[in-house]
Amino acid sequence: MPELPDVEGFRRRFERLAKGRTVARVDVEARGRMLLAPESAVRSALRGRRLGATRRIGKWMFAKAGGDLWLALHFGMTGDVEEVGERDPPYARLVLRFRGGGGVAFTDPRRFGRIALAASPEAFADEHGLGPDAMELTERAFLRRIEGRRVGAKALLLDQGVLAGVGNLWADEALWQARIHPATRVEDLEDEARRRLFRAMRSALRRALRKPGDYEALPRTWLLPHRRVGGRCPRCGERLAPGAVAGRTTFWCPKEQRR
DNA sequence: AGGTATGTTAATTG
DNA sequence: GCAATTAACATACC
Repeated sequence: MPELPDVEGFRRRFERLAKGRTVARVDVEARGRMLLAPESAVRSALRGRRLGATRRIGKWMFAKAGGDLWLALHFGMTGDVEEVGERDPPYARLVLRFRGGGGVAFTDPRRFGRIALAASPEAFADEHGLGPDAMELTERAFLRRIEGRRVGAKALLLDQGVLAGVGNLWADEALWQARIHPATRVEDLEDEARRRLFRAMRSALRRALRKPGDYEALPRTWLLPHRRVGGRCPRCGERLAPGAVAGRTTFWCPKEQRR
């Protein structure tokens, strides 16, 4: 489930469990693609360090590990942050145990997640071509960044280099709230529609951040609670159209979101 | 058993 | 160079 609000929830949990704690033991249960830094580097960046501030840019979470190094985590499709008790949680890929007891784990059954090290969150975002976080970006900056693009509106929202944090579900929600067909090309959107899209995205994410990751808590008047085959548009009752846009499963209201 | 999945990236094609 | 599409990654779940 990890999109911006979910990752923000992971960050808060990580911070609650780990901030101010000193790492006594590091277990790395990840190899290959999951590790963007050598295992030995991850180990030495964390072992013996007191964990500090946490940050989030888009779908990446960062935790300062002292020694001017930050741990960076991406949660792929199935990543999570879990508290560690006696034994490692299932699918643990990185386990940190603290001096004095307790610990925190990065779990990820499907192994699409990533474990990395960074000099700073900003430097990491630069190196990896991450655009500004969707909750930090201003409307003006959004308009400037999408100017001249010809991609479809959904592909635009999913492009982490344009803005970081929006994934498949929240892209659908934002487009539905803004009444924009997901395949509409940006160049065909009036300035007013572009602003509408930005505001819909921002307000939807802001509301989601009240209870990160809790999709049950979303208003029933929104798209996401109805986003399934056979679901109906909560505004007009029309059956939602399922399809593939930008290579991803997409739902929209065929009556209200026209090209 | 087969289809699907909230993410990213490389390869391919237009 | 840009944009769209598809496959691949690795695994769980229905």
